[in-house]
Amino acid sequence: MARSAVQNEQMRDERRQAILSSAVRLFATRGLAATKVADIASAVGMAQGLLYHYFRSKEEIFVEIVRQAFDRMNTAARELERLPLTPRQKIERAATTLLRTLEEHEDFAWISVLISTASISDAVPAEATAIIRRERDVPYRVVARLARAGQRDGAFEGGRPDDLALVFWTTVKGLALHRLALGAAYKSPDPRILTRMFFPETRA
Amino acid sequence: MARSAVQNEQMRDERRQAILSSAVRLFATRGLAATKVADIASAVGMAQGLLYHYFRSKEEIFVEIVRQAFDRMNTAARELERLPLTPRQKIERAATTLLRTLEEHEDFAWISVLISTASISDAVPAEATAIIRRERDVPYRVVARLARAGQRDGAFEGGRPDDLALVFWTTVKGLALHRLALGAAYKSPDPRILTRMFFPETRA
DNA sequence: GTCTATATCCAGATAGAC
DNA sequence: GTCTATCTGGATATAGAC
Repeated sequence: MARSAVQNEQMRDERRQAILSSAVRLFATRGLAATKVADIASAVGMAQGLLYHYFRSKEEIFVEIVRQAFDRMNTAARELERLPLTPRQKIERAATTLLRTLEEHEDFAWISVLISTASISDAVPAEATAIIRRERDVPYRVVARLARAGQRDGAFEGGRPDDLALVFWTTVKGLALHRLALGAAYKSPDPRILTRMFFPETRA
Repeated sequence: MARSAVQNEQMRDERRQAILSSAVRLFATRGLAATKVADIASAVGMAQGLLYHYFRSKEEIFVEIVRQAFDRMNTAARELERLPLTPRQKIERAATTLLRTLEEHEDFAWISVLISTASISDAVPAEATAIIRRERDVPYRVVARLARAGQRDGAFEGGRPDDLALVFWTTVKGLALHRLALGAAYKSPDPRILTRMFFPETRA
């Protein structure tokens, strides 16, 4: 029956997402190699062997996490760019949203750290490395374009747009690391500390 | 003979340092679990079994790296604090030195990333975790004290000293990640982008 | 779909010759 | 001190019953 086939497909997808969601925090806190398939299975509440009905291997899970993370991040970055706001407003919104998300959703920090470490690891599936190389520049370029546009408008201070984008994103990544080190005790700093890089006249 | 005993001790130390030095970059790029003892041994040019004459286990190597890293970093931070400079000069020197070291010495980035990831990992030797918990706040507190002193002098802008210290160090950590992702192509941004968080009037 | 049991492989650590 | 050979444990992935 077509009906139950569709339902089955949906249930399968949900189960796969549950596995991915459990795997993210394990991969982020232990790394790919130190995370046992048995750990993931037990975190999601299934037998170790069953996991192989949903994914072909531990590495496939890892690749799928990386793929989805870039899908979401880069979509969000492109949508921000298209909003009817001034460059300055877009930068401020990005900083505010990112720091709030970081504080409220630990998942965001896990994924950020997972990608950060995967970016420099050579013990990661080749397909993950390929996705990272292909996608990682998108958010940097968006912020750099905003910085350039803001400087043309005279709204921003100097500094090379690429430098500003670099420091902007590396600070976010660094805060994600810190957020995981501190756990629930973490509080994001005032976003103006970040935007002040772009607008030195900003008062705190 | 006492003479050759001393020499032997020294040679042993040098050999141990060579092992640590090779292990750092492997641990940083692959993580503890994915780094094989055979990899370390071959990087330093010795047989796998011989490595156990210098260290009792792979984990002991890891702990020793963490211990030495904090020794150096925290010593440097405390020495900076004691220099006969104004708070502002100390912040500027720290930013300049860190960004230059990051660019010139890849080792510094390796160690930074190793510590960052170890800080949030629960797949790391308990002794390493203990050292990290005990030592990690030192550099943050030094910068926070400098920020507080600068604000008293009226040299710095507002912002909570703890926030400033947090963003300062997380940016450095974030840049270390970036430096490894980019390899030799990496160029540190202008240090004024960093110090501008403390002194908003700084022009680029 | 789900489980238990197991084949297979691989890496850490040790033993023992030189 | 240095090597080669090996023991041993543990983790991935598969097989096969339910």
